[in-house]
Formats: sequence, structure tokens, C-alpha cells
Amino acid sequence: MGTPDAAPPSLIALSTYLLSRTGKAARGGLAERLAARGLRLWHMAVLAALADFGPHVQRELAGRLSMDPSDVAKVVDELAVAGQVDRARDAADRRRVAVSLTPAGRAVLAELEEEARKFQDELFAPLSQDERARLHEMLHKVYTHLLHPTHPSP
Amino acid sequence: MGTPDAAPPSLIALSTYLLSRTGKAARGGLAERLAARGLRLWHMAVLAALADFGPHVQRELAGRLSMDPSDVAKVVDELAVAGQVDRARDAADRRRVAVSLTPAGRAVLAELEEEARKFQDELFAPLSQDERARLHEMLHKVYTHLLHPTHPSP
DNA sequence: ACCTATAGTAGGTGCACACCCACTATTGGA
DNA sequence: TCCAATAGTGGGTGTGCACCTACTATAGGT
Repeated sequence: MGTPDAAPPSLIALSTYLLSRTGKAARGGLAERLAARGLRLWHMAVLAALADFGPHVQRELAGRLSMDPSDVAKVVDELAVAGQVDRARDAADRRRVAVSLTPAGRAVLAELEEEARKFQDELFAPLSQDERARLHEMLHKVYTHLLHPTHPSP
Repeated sequence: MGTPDAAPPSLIALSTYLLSRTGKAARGGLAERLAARGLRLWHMAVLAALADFGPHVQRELAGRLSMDPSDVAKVVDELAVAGQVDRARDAADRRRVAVSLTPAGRAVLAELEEEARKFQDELFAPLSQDERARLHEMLHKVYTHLLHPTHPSP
């Protein structure tokens, strides 16, 4: 009797816990759709960076996405094999490799974004449009604060 | 020139992405404090469940926390070794093991919750108290919806 | 007494992520 | 011309999580 499958209230009371849970669901949902194309989250991040900022040298991608250069190499390699990005040696500095989006890559990214939006609609189903906007704004603030911690410790 | 380390706007525009990122930070922050005590997230979840609902049989823990029974066994075992829970064979049904919180376990949980709140304060630093409350409420709605999907698929 | 279902447990798998080191090719300055 | 720094790469490590498969002990119905 009762509801033996209810989560512990003292966890529910922690926003951190809810954030971590819902965040995992968000991540999982995205990952699932990406996996259907043999991609992972970093692949999408790289495609998005290229779409938003144009061609990058791999080092720049690593910096922008805060990932390890050697992991960038692997992700870019996989995207290149799949024909979603082009790699071109920089003529001026032959150590550098310019990575750019192919039309195929751009198309895939558009599809992924569309799917992400659909998934988001399901995930945020219980929220009104207005709430979703406010949630986004708040998450954005938190996210920005993550990257640029203003108060080291009060 | 420029800000070569800015994240791609098309990702930032996805609440799912922000949620996944901030969620990971939340998870990471909690995990970090837990790791200082040799614990992981599941340990805290189990402690919280015991604190909130009293002694559980392991199957109940598995159900309540949506985790695999065999993983429950491991987590409970580790908590028992650390003296934070007691395991007692049910006299009536000797297959069952009643898991209950020890005073030590309760104390650890209280500390963990306190640390979680402090961490939360840092994480949510850019949000007003009012915003935090609204964020919590929205996350709770999303979380509840996660567990009880109302619309299988529209 | 027997047979099936159940609770707990041991052990192992696969994945994603975050690192790290070593090595090559190449550059640019001393 | 030589050396130190840099870009890219290949390979490997450890961790956490989710999941799965036996296997043992026990219970409870028939």
C-alpha cells in the first residue's frame, strides 16, 4: 500500500538533484537520436560550432567546446568519414587542419536540431510556452555563470 | 579579436542542451562532494530513501529508485561496510534483507544535504531567490512528467 | 514433497566521457 | 641551421553508469 515507488522527498527538495535528473534525461534523449545516426553529443557540438562560426582549426574547436584536442581529432575524423565535414591542410601552416561543414553536414545538423526541438517539446510538455522561455533564460544564466564564475566563494 | 571560446549559439538556443550542461555540472558537483567520502550518487539516494521512508527491503529500494536490484546490493553492501546502514534478515521471510539507516548514516546524509545546499547556492548564484523557487518548481514538473509520461506520443 | 517464483548476490559487459602520454610533422625564432 | 614550441594523431587509462546472466537460499501454493 502507499506509493512504494515514490522518490525520496529529501532528494526532490534539492534543485541540484532535479537538475541532474532532468539533465540526464535531456542528455539521454539527445544522445538517443544522435545514436540513430551513429553520432554522439560531441559530433553535434562540432557541427553546430562549424555552422555558427564557420571553418575552424581543430585547436579552436577544442578551445571553444572545452574538449581535449585528441578527442577533437577523433570526432572530426568520424565526421569526415561520414562526409559531414571536410578537412583541409592549411597551405600557409601545414600543421593546421581547417575543418569545414559540408552541405551534407549542414543538412544533418538541421535534422538533428529539428529532432532536438521535438524531443524538447515532449520533455517540457508540462510547461507552458511562457514557462519554457523563463526556464531557458534561467538555465542560460546558470550556464553562463558556470563558464565565468563571478563569485569564487562568497 | 572576437571570442573564440564562445559556445555555438545554435546549441545555446536549445534548452535541452543547457539542461544537459547544467545538469552535468549539478551531477558533477554533487558527485565531487560525495567522492570526498568515497561515495557516489546512488549512495546518497539510498540514504535519502531510508531517511524519508524508513527501512526498506532491497527490492523496494530498487523499485523506488529505479535501479537494478543487483546494483542495489552493491551499493547497500558498500554502505554497510562503511557503517551507514544496517542489514538484517527478515525473520519471517529469510530471503528478505531489511536495510535501515544507522545514526552514522543519518549524520552523513545530513552533512551531504548541507553540502548540496551550499553547492546549489554557488551554482544558482546568478538567480534570485524567487527565480530559484520557480526553477525548482518547473524542474519538478518536468521530473514528474519524466516518471509518468502523460502523452506517449502525440 | 515438489515446483515455481522470488530476494539477494556475484560477476561480467558495453558505453560514454574525460583524461593523459608519446610521437610525427611543421613552424618560427635564436 | 638548429631548437623549442605547436597542431594533429594514435593509443591507452580510469570512472561511472546501466544492464544482464547465472546462481543460491528461501517461501508458499498445490
